[in-house]
Amino acid sequence: MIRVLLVEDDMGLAGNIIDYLELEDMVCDHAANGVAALSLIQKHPFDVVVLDINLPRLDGLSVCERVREDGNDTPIIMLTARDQLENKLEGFQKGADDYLVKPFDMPELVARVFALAYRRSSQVKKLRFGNVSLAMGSDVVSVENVPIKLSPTAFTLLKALLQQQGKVLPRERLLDAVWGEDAPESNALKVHLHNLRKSLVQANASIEVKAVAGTGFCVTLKPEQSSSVQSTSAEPKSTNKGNDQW
Amino acid sequence: MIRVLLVEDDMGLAGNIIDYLELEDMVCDHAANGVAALSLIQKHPFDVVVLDINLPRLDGLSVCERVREDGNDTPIIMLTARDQLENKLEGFQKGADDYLVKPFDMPELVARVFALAYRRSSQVKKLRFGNVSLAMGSDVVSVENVPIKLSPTAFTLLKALLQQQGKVLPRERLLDAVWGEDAPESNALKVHLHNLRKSLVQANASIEVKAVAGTGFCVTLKPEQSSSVQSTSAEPKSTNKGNDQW
DNA sequence: CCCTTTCCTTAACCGGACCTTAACCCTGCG
DNA sequence: CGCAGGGTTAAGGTCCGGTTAAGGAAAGGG
Repeated sequence: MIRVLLVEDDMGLAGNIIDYLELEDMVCDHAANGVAALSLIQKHPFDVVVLDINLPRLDGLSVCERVREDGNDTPIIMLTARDQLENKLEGFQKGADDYLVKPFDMPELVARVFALAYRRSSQVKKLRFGNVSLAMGSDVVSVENVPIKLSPTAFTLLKALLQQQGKVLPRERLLDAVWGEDAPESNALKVHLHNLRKSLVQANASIEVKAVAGTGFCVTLKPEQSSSVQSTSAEPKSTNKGNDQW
Repeated sequence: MIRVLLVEDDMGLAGNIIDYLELEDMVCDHAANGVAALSLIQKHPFDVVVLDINLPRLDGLSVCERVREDGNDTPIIMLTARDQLENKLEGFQKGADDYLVKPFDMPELVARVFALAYRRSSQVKKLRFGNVSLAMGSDVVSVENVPIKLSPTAFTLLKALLQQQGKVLPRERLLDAVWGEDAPESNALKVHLHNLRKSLVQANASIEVKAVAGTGFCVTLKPEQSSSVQSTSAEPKSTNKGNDQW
């Protein structure tokens, strides 16, 4: 599911665009001025921002600039009636990812939103990271080209993580990827992550799933691969905590 | 440095584009047909591929499709004379990231290539001071390009200080940066600053955090770096105060 | 139709990272 | 000397992620 923020003060056009995007199963938020937009972008993670340039209170270019200064690299599509070259260049220079001139065809906007949101994940048929590869069509995960078995949930998690290409995926988005709107209230996510990790270790994958402070998770290459054979349970590591047994 | 592959069979236009891109310090490779392009893309990592659709031997759409099937997510800009909507949509559907209609302005092509290449390399904004750099997007602090670990609060402090570029940051603003409206009433700030300093020293950073009279704090370059090895606690400095032990 | 397997959920627990707090130390200054 | 501002240290507590095991639902095979 793609989350879009539309920033457009022409309410009629805005409604139009939103209707159209929601037909494509995108979730749309809307801001009618630059200040509101900035605050929304800073607070919530969007997949794409569709940003008009002519805005009350703070123009689109400035919004874009400020967002980039914050180190936020959310994809931004500029939307404007000006099609002069220098306008476009200015837009790109402020950190825009795309620039669409009004009037435009709705399907083109949709296509460009998709391209930015899913860039390199929607069309890509295979995800790779380290010695792990995930075939999108067949839902098969392989390590060194040897297929391994994952539970459906573990697979979904891995897919979502791999699509981020090593970037951090907020916890909330992970929940969303697996359960959609209504996530279980328990620590199910932790358990599934644990299972996924266990599977990856057993398969000798060269990647691991790392937790990032209070934000989310990401996949990384394992720092070291001591080439010793790991017989999966041979070492008396202190994995066991506080249990007297064992 | 950005590496671009240009796939274009019109040699005149190709030369033109290459000249233009190289003016921008990009390194250009060139292929004149689809098969050659595919093989190059599979062999070398490019930052961006500029791909004409009308090509001998294998058309651009097919090239794009095959690239994506391989799990290769190199950004691709489609280049074509057809500006019909359905052509564009087809391009995006095959996995293109952008679509530019001929004739186009060279600066716009350059801008779009930059946009795609930068996003890819996550070349987001960075703060630097001495040998310390702070990547705004990923919240990673590095010393000599080696990432170091900071607690969230220490990170926030460092970020706020670095944003001042060596100028003094009033104590009150620092409090605000970390806790917002309601700061703790204790000396928490002092403790966090202390931890930050400790981390910086351990990481061999060339900067330090200085206190300024009754006003605030700032970062400065360390005056001297006696190149002796610091084993973190080797020198019998009078760090210890008034304690009988030791 | 029942049994087995697989998988998901839930809860309890551990441990570490982190934040807060408070006490103490130093130096400089009136 | 006392006070103020900054620096240092250690203790306590909370929060969060990781681990484990048990119970139940769904799927599949006999």
